[in-house]
Amino acid sequence: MKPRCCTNKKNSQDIRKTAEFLKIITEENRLKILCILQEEELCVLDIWQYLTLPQNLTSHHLKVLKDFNLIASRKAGLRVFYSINKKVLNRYSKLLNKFLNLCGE
Amino acid sequence: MKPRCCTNKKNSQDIRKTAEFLKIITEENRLKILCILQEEELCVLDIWQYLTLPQNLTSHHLKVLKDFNLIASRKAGLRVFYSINKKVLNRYSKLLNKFLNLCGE
DNA sequence: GTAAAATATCAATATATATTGAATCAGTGA
DNA sequence: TCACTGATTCAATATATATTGATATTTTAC
Repeated sequence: MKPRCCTNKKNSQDIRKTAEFLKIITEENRLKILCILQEEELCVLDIWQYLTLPQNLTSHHLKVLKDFNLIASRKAGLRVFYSINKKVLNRYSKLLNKFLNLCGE
Repeated sequence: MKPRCCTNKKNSQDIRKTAEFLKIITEENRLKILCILQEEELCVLDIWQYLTLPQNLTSHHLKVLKDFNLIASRKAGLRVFYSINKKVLNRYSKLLNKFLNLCGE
């Protein structure tokens, strides 16, 4: 009587996906980026200045987030504005809660 | 007009805590462990067999989870039984949702 | 007391990931 | 065209983390 998450194929796929998602948001700076983007759309310049991170490092973290589809970008002249991809974020967020909140209260 | 999570001290402490929590549960095997422990209390033997992990690696992951207080252990003869620490898990889970679910919808 | 079973620990290694610095690219305005 | 600004890319390095193998610890049964 192996537990469901070890036997059920869909369940273990979901766990893998969730773990991938977690890997993306675990990094503190990326978590912060998600957090400040929830208030408003921002360009890279704003972001690295708010977080006091090097500009290229910020760009790198943004790329990681974008590759995972958690944020979207829009070019406006010299600037690139980033915004949260709410649908995707919520989807993963729900998936995660499925595993964490099983424990009822 | 820096965003709140960059200026508000409590907020940025919470982000740090959340990131630490995420580091613990990001690892796929640990996430699985949390998952199977939600169904029932289990001993190390069960766990490593279910997950087909080496025994010592399982022990190590359990220690990481326990050091973070996400699980508790109870000795019974040769065996050590592990169980979820629901209160702590829920606390962090809520903290995380505070950052992920800000995005309404 | 000795052997076996379940678990934990430790040092060594492998692997992944973040960070840095330099170089590059793409728009903008003189 | 040229210089400037904002952003990205790339290679090199640093750092953290998972994994492995060997060893130790604890409890039980003989």
